[in-house]
Amino acid sequence: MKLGQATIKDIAKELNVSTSTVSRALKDYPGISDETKRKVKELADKLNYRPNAVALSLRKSKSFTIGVIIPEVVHFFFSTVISGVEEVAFANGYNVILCQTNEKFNREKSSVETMLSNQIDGVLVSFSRETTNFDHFKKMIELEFPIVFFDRIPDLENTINVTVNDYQGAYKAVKHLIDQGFKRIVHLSGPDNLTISKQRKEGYLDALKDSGIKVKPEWIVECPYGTEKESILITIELFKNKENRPDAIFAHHDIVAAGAMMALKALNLRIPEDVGVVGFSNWQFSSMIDPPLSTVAQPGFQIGETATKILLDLINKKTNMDSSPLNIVLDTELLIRKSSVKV
Amino acid sequence: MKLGQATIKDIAKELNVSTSTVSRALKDYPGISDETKRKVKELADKLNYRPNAVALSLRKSKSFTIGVIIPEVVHFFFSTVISGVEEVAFANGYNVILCQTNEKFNREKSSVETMLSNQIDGVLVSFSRETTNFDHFKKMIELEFPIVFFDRIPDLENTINVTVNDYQGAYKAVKHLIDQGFKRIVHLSGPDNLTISKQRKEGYLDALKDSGIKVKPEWIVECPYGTEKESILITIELFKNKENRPDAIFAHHDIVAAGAMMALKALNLRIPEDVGVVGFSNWQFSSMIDPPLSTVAQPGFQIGETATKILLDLINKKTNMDSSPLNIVLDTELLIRKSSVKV
DNA sequence: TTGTAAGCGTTATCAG
DNA sequence: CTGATAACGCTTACAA
Repeated sequence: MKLGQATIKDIAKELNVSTSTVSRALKDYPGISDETKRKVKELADKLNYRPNAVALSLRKSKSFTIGVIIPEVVHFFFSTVISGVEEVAFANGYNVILCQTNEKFNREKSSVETMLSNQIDGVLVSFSRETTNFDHFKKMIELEFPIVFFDRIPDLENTINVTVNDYQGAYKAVKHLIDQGFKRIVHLSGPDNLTISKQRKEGYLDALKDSGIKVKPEWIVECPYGTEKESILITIELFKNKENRPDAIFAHHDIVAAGAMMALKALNLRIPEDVGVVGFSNWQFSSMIDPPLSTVAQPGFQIGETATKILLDLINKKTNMDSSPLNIVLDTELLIRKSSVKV
Repeated sequence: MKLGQATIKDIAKELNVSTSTVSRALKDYPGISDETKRKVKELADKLNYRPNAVALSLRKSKSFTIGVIIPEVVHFFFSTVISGVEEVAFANGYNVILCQTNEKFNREKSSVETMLSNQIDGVLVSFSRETTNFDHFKKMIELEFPIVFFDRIPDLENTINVTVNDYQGAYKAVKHLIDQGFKRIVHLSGPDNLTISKQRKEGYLDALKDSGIKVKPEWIVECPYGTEKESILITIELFKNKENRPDAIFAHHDIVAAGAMMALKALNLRIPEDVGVVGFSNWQFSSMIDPPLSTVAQPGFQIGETATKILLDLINKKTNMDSSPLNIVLDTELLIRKSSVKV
């Protein structure tokens, strides 16, 4: 209206036919004379007719829109995921509506409400760091609302999850450090309530155990915020004592690793000669820092693609939610760069 | 329905009142008995009633949704902008629908169509690298559809734009290099059809001119793709000849700068002793590389915020499109780090 | 204080 | 081959 947007009614009036005829003509329904079809389509073209998606949604109880709830867009990993989501959604004629929670529980809850209100067809979720109560998601699941979790997955029954093999990634990373001759490997870990953090820690622990290395409790330090600054402070603290210093760091993601590297440089420790470093996630910058950072690459784009494909299948009933509590686990890849290779 | 979602009708039937009464009760309209209000609200609560946003959109011809069209989510700058957009939109009860064009013109055109079909209330656009024809946007503007361009702005009449002062940023950066004693400053420039690229180039040229430095044509090299690899190759080529080598690089963004730094290191040139480097955009990694990269910071988040505020004003008729062809230009900030400071 | 009915744009159903 | 009508969920004159 505001747009002078032509509707099916306008076309009908102009051509002296009924709206149903127009509707059918536009969709090439059988049983409409070619003549009428032609006229309708011509006029539609001329008037720049565009079907009103909102009316369609209402009519069909289907919006061709999926929602994505993530902690933060600016995290490289998440933006990669979104990119994958967008691709698949777009290819299938779906729109993507975005809500970032900024790692806030309340924001997450209200995002869920918004999404439901907006009649979206399904939702992809990676929940916030603060989230320990999953009732808002449970409600959706009970309503059989299509939902797929990725990366950060909840401790709930009957969910469909797409993750990477964090355990395996961490294991490979630490094993690699051990193979390089590092022995006192510390772990800068993530927030404890996230499965991914736990998995990475497990991988770290098992790799050490399998190599007969006994872990000291002080080797595991949580970096809940995952910022560069936090990591610098923690690293400096870790290396304060000159005796029995750690000789390698496995960080739960690259920003933390980069922070650690900055701290090490400030302490005049050489990487990797004195201290080896491996990160997680293969952030954009990781190959560009000095020395280039070894890291565990997560296929973010692929996570987005996969999760979206599954969600669309769910929406279109090709998959059934309860019939198949699904757990897709994608492989990680250890990218060995200079920061962890003894010469 | 599928969700067992309760509607106003359900409530009405259950309480033996009309739907209008329910509607009014829920919105605290005057002239509804407290008793009824209470009952309605109670039941609504119990049934987990949630207004159907789609029906509302249809009724009011307003969707409380804005669209964002950008080249790529994974670019740090754009994800920062989105973050700002999301904040303001969320705070005002608006949803954000996202389309990335992947720098493809066709994709951009179809995104515009989708958005219009979906009755979004307004749109924020940063167009693709490929876009030289602006008819699809022109159409929107002629229809008085609320649209705000940011960062990459078109050559059209009567548009509202939010940009950063690219010219000024570039000028400051190059002036700084000159002040540090660099004299043969090359510019790795962006794609020529983008205003931002032109502006940055102008800033570069003027800074040199104002300092009485004559620019050699071979000092300006276009890096249209802006990838690290492209930049490495170009830099190596630029420094091939040992005589009269450049002594500083001003790159049109940080990835390009980082690529150049990698090339310089490979050539055993020291940064900043032999070659000074300044980038653009202040990517996340820029402070973490070695040496930390001087760069021109663009307030991405603020761009997103500002553009969205203006868009919402437009939508709500607080601002008028043609009455005020607006050009908001935000300031950049030169962040001086080690890569450009002679000791 | 409450109800009736029309309408937002579209399509499915039934009837001609 | 085409038309009338109802319905999706909600709001809002207008009536009562």
